Amino acid sequence: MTASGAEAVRRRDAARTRQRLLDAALKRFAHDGYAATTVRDITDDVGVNVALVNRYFQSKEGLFEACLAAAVEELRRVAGNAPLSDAIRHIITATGEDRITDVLLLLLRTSGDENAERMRVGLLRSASEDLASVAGWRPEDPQGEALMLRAQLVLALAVGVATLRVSTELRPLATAGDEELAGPLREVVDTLLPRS
Amino acid sequence: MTASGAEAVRRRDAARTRQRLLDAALKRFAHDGYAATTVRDITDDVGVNVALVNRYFQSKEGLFEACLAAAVEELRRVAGNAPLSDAIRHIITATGEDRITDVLLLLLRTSGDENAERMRVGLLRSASEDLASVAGWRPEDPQGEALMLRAQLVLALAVGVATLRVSTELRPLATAGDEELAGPLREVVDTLLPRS
DNA sequence: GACGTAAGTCAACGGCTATTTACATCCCTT
DNA sequence: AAGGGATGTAAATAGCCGTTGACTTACGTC
Repeated sequence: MTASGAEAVRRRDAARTRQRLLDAALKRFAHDGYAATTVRDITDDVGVNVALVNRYFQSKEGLFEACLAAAVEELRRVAGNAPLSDAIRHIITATGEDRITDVLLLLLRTSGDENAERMRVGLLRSASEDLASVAGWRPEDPQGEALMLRAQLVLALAVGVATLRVSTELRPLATAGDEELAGPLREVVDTLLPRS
Repeated sequence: MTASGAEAVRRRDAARTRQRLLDAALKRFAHDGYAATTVRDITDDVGVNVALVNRYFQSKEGLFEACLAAAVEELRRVAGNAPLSDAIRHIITATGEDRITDVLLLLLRTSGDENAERMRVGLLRSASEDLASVAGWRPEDPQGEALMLRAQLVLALAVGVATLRVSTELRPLATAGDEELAGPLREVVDTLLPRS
């Protein structure tokens, strides 16, 4: 019992290393894509042996799916707690270092696996429905399709901004701070989803 | 001299097969990314032997760079001939089948090679400058940075739309026609770049 | 404090990849 | 029409990838 302060840092903690693998994988997959990421990249980031990926996640594919599942949870948590109009701005103006950016980028990465693909598109759909509901969209509305299209354009903008900020050094976009981005982005969001 | 109509179709034509490799590679790289694309995928698409990639382009990296060079030329040609305000709409509302979409997606794909990376960012910069100049941007304008940021947001939207349309089946965005997209997109472009 | 199990490592494997080398075939020139 | 360079093929190689099974080591339990 080495408990001094809060949590004793065990040198062997399955749940903790599993989580660290998940975090490292999410970042790698989001930044570099599935195929370009090797399991050794991920385990080297964490500092553990390669075999642990297969122990905890069965396969590289399984690890990818686990990342998507974590992304679902995280995005739902962010969109649920904050006022939605704030959530939009938060999602859109997140800096390149932000976790939300990684989650967004993960939505664009494909592994070829069917199951993962279904999760991925489901997550995108859920995100765009959350956005559309800000502007008054309701599932049964027969005229809701145009509104949904506009919500998905907002999502497309967020996705595009995240992509360009992370995968290029295109200035001023890549280095702009929230205060510079917020103005134009709000104009666009207001244009597409008026009553947010 | 088998010249009957236009061009005699020789069974061995280096320039032609080189071009076919380039076309197939551009599509593959744009859709699947660099790492996920194997040179065998590309040569199988064309129906030739794998070794030809190395013969005509030295390496897989060389082929990727050649694709970027082709994209530079093509984007410049499109942006140059048409009125620029039309070019914007054309770029943005291009369907998933369109070549411009592939070119746009290629701008987001990285191979890890430094040289290719420089070409890629240069192409993005050039594209955003073309867009910004529509709204009156001039290279020396000290206040031009805000305008450039807005132009790059338009580019980000185009990039996001292209990505979502190609790599997901998110409806209605993925299946929307030009006539449905044109309206909202024009609103956004007018908001970001007023005088186009 | 020994013991058993959980946690992590090590080393090896089969398969796939890009690349190269040597060889076959076509097509133009003279 | 015959040679020769250009065009394409076939096969082999070296390296990296994901995955696996046998092992070592730490840790909670009796």
